Amino acid sequence: MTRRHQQIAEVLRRAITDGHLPLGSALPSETELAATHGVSRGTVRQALAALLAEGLIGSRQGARHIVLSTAPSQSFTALRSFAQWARAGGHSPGGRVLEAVRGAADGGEAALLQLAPGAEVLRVWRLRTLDGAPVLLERTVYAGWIAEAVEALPADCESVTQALLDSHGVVFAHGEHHLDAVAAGTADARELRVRRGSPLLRVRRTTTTAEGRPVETSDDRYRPGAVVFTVRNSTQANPLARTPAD
Amino acid sequence: MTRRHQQIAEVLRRAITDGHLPLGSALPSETELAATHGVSRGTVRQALAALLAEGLIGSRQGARHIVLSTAPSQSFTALRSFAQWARAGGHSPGGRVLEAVRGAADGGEAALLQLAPGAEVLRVWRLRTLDGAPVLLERTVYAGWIAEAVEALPADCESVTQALLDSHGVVFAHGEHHLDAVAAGTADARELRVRRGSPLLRVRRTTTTAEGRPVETSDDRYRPGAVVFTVRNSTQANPLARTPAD
DNA sequence: TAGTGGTCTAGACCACTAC
DNA sequence: TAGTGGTCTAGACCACTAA
Repeated sequence: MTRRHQQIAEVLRRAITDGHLPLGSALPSETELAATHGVSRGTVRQALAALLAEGLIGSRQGARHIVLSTAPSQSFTALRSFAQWARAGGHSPGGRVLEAVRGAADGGEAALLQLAPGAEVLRVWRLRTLDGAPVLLERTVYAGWIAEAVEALPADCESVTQALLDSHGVVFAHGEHHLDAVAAGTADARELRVRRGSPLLRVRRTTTTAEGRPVETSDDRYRPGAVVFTVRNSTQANPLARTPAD
Repeated sequence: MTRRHQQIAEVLRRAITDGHLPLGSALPSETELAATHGVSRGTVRQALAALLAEGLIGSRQGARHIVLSTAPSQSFTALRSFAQWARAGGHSPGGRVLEAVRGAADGGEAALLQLAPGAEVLRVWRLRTLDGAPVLLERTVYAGWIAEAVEALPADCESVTQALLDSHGVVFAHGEHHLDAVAAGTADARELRVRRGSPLLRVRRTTTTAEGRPVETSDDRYRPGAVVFTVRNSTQANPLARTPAD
């Protein structure tokens, strides 16, 4: 069952991406939208808040909402899951496990996964391909409580996210991502088919369930020119932060 | 004048960063918060929505809000302005203009700045330093209507953002950022004091006013190890997107 | 000055969680 | 089953924009 505010948001989203509401144009007033959709103004504002957070529209007190961007934004699922993201874009995802070993969490890993130092973890290296070409090398550390479920997956499992949801009901709900650039090491170069020292986009991330329980932390390295990360931000919604490196 | 919902959000934010509400703990119920602050539940929900968007807390229907992260997030101003970001972190920002020339917008620039192809633009190269060390090379293209104001700034102007606000009332309200990694070119290497071919974090961004009018577009390259970008996202708020490169 | 978005209230009902 | 968050309503007043 979809909620009224989600329906209204979807109608407006479609009007923007379809070009009925071109870049820079003004939306109908909140009162008008409430009348045409037969809801109260509060519900309309809930729908507009979603588009505001996506960076599609901007607002100023006293003036109507305006269209800031016409590019659709992606769902969290598409972002979190390489396979689902690839398929959503019409590409063919692939991948295989290079290595999977159990070990003891070091200090940093334990802190990120909220475990005791030395607790058992599962380390997995995965190579991801897009339309057959290697684009991403993942070095993932899973918390011990999920290790068995991960080990049970086939080596060429396309979507780990989807598999863990289906088999164990584990939902990836929140993520924190740190982006910077590094030079390709020996293993990076071999697997991604680039020269040693080539620039790679590194994304270090930690994912937790809806309850806030950390599931995995990962060091992902993208081949240059393969993938671009996009963030929209504003005075009204500010997801992106910049921090000095250690 | 600060709003009631902003005050409540600030109280909760402080309780989280101070450790009174530790990682994983539950917040008071919305009804309790409404009673203790003497406001309606709607106002409390407005405050919680802000923390939700910042990734500090998570929520599930039927369960209380929980603390997901204790790291403070930054304001848009700190993100947008290199100087203000540096000072907020206790660092000393610096910088100088390497070059500033007027020219005609090429096709890509015109599209990003919503100008007619061939319209006049101002191109500025700026080197930014943090505590004396070069960390960032900016190649910025300003729309013609703001060019004169930018040219009037001193070459060692610390905060262009602040200067344009003070002198012309131009507010940088929205931004779109694309992040990837590139190899340092000859000019990059010379100014940032790295070897040619070294990995650099590249951020291509376009900034607009609150009215949605593009002000500038820029290609920023960060020295490796100097700065890290952080994004928090979730099923409830998803600012980050990943797109295949062209 | 008329219209618009921002804020806030005081209710109501439902879906879901935790016990 | 009691409590909680998610949704929605129908008002009200204020700050701001645009003509």
